[in-house]
Amino acid sequence: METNKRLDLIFFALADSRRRAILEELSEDKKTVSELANNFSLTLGAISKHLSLLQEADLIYKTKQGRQVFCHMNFDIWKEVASYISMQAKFWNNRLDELDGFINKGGRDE
Amino acid sequence: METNKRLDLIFFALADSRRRAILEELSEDKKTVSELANNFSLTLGAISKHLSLLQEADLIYKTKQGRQVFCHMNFDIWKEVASYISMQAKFWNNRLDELDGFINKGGRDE
DNA sequence: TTATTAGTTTCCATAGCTGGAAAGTATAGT
DNA sequence: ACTATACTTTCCAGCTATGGAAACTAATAA
Repeated sequence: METNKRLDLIFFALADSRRRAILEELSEDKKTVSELANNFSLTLGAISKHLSLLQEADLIYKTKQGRQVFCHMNFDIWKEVASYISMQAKFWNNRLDELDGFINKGGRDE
Repeated sequence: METNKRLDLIFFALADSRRRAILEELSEDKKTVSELANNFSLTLGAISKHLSLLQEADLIYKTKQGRQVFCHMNFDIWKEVASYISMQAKFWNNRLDELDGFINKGGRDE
């Protein structure tokens, strides 16, 4: 898929705090659709749509075990987000070092 | 403003390729609203709304010179985006190094 | 086979985004 | 004072996002 379209999907998926919260749960461990529905007080239908959207954006992937569907974080996709940010960064003058340092110490502000 | 709400605004603003294109223009130099309207073949009204949205997200700021309004990239906001990404990254095992390397060489894939 | 469980998809109502047109505001020019 | 320029805001129409309810599919259990 075209990069611009992929970035549209990725950023749109990230533009919702509930979906970001889902990702944070998944970054710790895989979860079934039902588990996520319970944790976020949404119907199965509603959570299923959020998950499809996250999958469209390649931020997660699913595996099936019997009736259950496990959702997993797709860690590789963050490379694409990082790439976009560094592309923006290349226009900066001396701010790239600042950003690198910031990322390398884990995003903590001083 | 609350961090979650700010991230909503930032990612939503980034979820549109036209707005990302505006940001790329502004990362090179400040531009007036009219210049941007011409470059993107939008009416002044339409572009003005995109710019307000970008300003709400703190991705740009405006300065006035007479009748003209100059739009400037707000480079500092990318720290917040980088922070979110590194927060996600802290859950990864050995993928952080990979991401760091990727960012440090400018987002090029090999 | 029949019933239950786990998800997905469809339908519908509500709400929000987007863009053009047009009206409104503020600054500059004559 | 009057006109033109540079935007912003409002109004309206069309499209999309979201969520619940209900219908539908697939896999397990009895």
